[in-house]
Amino acid sequence: MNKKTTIYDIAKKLDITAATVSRALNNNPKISKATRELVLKTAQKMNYEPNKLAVALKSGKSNNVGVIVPRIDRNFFSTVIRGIEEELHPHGYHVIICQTHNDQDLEAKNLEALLNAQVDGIMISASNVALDENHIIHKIIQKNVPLIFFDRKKNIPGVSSVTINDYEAAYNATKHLIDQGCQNIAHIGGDRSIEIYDERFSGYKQALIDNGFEYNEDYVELVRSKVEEGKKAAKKLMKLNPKPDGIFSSSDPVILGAIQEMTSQGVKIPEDCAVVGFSNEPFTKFMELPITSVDQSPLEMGKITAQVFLEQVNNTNNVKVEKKVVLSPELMIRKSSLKKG
Amino acid sequence: MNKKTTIYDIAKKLDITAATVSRALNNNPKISKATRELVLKTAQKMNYEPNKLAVALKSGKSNNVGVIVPRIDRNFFSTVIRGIEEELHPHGYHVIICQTHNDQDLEAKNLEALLNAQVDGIMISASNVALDENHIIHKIIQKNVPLIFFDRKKNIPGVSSVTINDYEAAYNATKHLIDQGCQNIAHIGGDRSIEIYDERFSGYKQALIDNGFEYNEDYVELVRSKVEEGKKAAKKLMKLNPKPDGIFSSSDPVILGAIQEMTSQGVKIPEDCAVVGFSNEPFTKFMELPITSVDQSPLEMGKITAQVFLEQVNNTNNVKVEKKVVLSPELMIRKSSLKKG
DNA sequence: TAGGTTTGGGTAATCGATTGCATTTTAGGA
DNA sequence: TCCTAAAATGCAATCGATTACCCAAACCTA
Repeated sequence: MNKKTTIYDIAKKLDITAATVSRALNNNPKISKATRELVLKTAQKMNYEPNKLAVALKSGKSNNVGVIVPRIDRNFFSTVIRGIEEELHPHGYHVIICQTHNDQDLEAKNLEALLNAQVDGIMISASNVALDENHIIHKIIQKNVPLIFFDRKKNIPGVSSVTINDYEAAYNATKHLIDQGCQNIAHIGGDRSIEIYDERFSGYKQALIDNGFEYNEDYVELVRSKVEEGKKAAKKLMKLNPKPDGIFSSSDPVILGAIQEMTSQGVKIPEDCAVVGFSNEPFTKFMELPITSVDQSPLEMGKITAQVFLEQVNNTNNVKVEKKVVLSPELMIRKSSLKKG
Repeated sequence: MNKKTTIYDIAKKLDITAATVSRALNNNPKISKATRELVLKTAQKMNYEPNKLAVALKSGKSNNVGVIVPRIDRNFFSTVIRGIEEELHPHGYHVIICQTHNDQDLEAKNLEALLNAQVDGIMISASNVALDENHIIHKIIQKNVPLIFFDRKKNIPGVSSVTINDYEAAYNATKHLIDQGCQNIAHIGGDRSIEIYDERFSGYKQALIDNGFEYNEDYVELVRSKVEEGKKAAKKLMKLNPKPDGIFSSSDPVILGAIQEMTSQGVKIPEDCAVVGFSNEPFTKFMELPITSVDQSPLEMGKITAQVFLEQVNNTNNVKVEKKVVLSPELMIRKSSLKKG
């Protein structure tokens, strides 16, 4: 009873064919000005709106893109998505979101589903899974659906990615602690089989070496990104002799836990131990003792990811361009790491 | 060159018609077991996946729903979306997200766009705009597209909503401050033309009255939900005589700003002034002085919103059911409001 | 074995818009 | 006034899947 009006309705009303209506609506030059204007007016009057599904089916373009993230309710990811959305919306694209919860099966299913939904492209922060040749990702590449990695990438020839320089971020963060006069800098990192955590570890290590310090693996703890894990790690580190007087963590929640543990032990931050986190989560600057942290510029990451997608879509010549964008992270220096002034 | 296989491809290969293939794939009983199995096997071999656009066009169901929020990178909204997504995903729906930035034009455009994209339903945290009869929202209702409000609703007959009881939340929060022995409780709220803020104000006021306190409008500041605004409001309130010894705020960022301001003035929290915020933003519990705040259970809100949508979709009889779900908020009591033990 | 019922599957229309090709109309020139 | 090229529009196929309707073969039953 509440049917949408179609081009056929307009055609019938004006006693012309749907083809003419379609052409008029699309500003096809073969249509006379008079007819065009008549059609346009009538369409407006009849409240016509094109059925995107029909257009999509005919053209093979759905004007939807898929974005896959571990979970959406993390500030980093929701901000990246915001960036993507804001960049793509003006171009008429809609963003379909999917969560993987770091589950590779779910990730594969999401990819399948997006493919079936005929999305025009997929942007993904990938889980850390080995890819066999049968993996759905290879299907996507074969089908020539634009695919872009962000944050966590996989090294696949011909596939673009937008990431930050985790090595540099870690290096700079560690250097900052050295500059503050720290002599025994510990690192609380993440599973090194994940590229980003490995890079952060390497940056930390190299900064030590480059500045005449010895790398000592006793001062490194690898844990999952949770407050509780940070507490545990700090408890261990505080038993060392000498105690660390600086900690670089690959995660904000973890450094938060570490701070809580140290404070309860009477360790003064930053006087006794300067600390730096990673991700620049909102809470780091709201705390009574604001925490120094590495900003990953998620909004920019999202926007650039979207731009890379647009470039690929508009890339008419069939040359595959692989674009690896690496953003420079910014160290947001706050009280938690300032021993001097 | 990388065409997807269609039912026609399968039909040609098996020398049958596409209709048979379609029926076999859909378990139509008119197809013999032998044929069905043959088709299924062949489909698998040929890597067949149905084209959802074609299905959508034919059936009029896109299996997409739209979710409209002011912005996605707020914990509250991203968590609601997460709830919706997790509830709807098993049912084969995809979530398309849109942001309004609290701009009513953008909101209308988003609604239009979602409608054109033939979404099967729309869930929206509405902006605070008066609706004239021509508003797009009425189009949606006319077209019988399931529409559900969450968080911020509009009172439209026949339209369901999922909200929390803001009045009760405010009442309880204020009562809690009274129970802590506060004698002069101030309120920092939001624009009262927005229903949720008006309700919170009313709950605050009534709690005072019910407990034998006088309502004094000097102790009420209405500001936007920003840290800076909280500072300003606190500055004003601290000039009052007597100074407030308790503050109920309708916003977490605002109470954060207030805390910062008061602390810088030497006011001790909670001893000199107990404070309660609203939304239970993650940072409230991470702070060195954890902040008491009202939890709006966003995950549940999202899930219930999705459930209401599913009910409406599956509601075959044409009776319109209006469902107004009101969740009970929970006061998360933390140090910032505990004067006693 | 004629007539009736199942069973299994084909034909073609349909969803709404687009587009190559054919056809009609119009304008312009001689 | 007649002819032709250009301009404007119609026809019909197409995108991929679904489905009402029709038909043929096979199976029964008396």
